[in-house]
Amino acid sequence: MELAEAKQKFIESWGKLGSEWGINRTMAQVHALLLISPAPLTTEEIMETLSISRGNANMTLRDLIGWGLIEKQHKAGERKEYFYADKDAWNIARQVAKERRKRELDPVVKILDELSKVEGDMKDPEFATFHKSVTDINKLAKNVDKTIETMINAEENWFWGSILKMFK
Amino acid sequence: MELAEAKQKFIESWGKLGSEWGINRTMAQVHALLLISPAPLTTEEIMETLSISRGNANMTLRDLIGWGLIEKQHKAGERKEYFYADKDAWNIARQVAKERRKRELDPVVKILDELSKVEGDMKDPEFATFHKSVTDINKLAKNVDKTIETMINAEENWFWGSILKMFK
DNA sequence: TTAAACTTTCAATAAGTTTTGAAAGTTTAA
DNA sequence: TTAAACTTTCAAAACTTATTGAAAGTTTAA
Repeated sequence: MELAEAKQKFIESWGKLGSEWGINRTMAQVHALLLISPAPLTTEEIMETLSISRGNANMTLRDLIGWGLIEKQHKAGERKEYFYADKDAWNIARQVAKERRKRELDPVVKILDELSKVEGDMKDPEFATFHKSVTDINKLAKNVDKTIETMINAEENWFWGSILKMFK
Repeated sequence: MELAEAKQKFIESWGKLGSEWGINRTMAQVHALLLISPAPLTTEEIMETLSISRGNANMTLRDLIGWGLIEKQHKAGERKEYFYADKDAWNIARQVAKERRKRELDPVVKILDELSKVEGDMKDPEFATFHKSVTDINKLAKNVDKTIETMINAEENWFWGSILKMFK
């Protein structure tokens, strides 16, 4: 396979994976493009390469900055802004885990905590089933939360080393 | 909070979380409803409770069966089909992990394997950066894959016990 | 058989999400 | 200042995905 074709395929696949996991396709594609670019790119270059509009490029780049996945860079003597992505896969994974926890997991845990406190008669099957499911899922969510916490603070080798040891 | 209100809130939150993670809202809501129902429900009851159409209910229930999250049940002497959800949070998590791995992670790993094989000149920064990102992400994806494998075959207490030990 | 009870399908439509592009805003250099 | 270079905004349009509901299909009991 040619490098050019391979790049194309990488961008496409990353976009598809993103959209299956609730991340907008264009955002994942822009991220993919920056991941495989040795040098920072301008808005113009990104628009061109991915055939997207200026508005879309601008919004997407802002979102990616909000997710902590890319950064603006300044080149001395130039007016244009350049964008650059951290290439370290572990950092990327941590960053995504961190943001999704904050944005999505934490709010749900908050609600599950509330719902766990709802009182009722354990002899009523309606209540008993509700209570079991809610508290059970709540425990699971808290374990996930702790695992993400560990991951965020961990070195890649140590983290996977510890987890993969479980195989033996 | 009233039980009725709490149920409502649980269904809503589950639907919202689902949609943020690429699972259609209605599907997550139907699943939530069945999770807190002590007895199996009919299509009719589900349509009624969630105010959705017959067609939608039917499709969603089939999908949930495809995900291995609910089952049809037969009641002796009745024509209607009843639907029942496994209430064990660990089973649910395993099942979802298993399906998403099969549907989404595996295809991406396959492409990453291919892309890792693309050859080029390491002195060309274009190639070097592409190659680093792809192989790096590929390794990460494989670790995730192995972790899911472990999870699928594991008992809940053993799995979390092993992971949470990492904290100490 | 028949017909009632129930399930499935799918084209049309609605709802939701993303994208565009032109206009407004901002910054910089002269 | 001014105007060119560049960035941001946002209403409208395009696109994608989910939902409806009526018709077709299937199963069962008599």
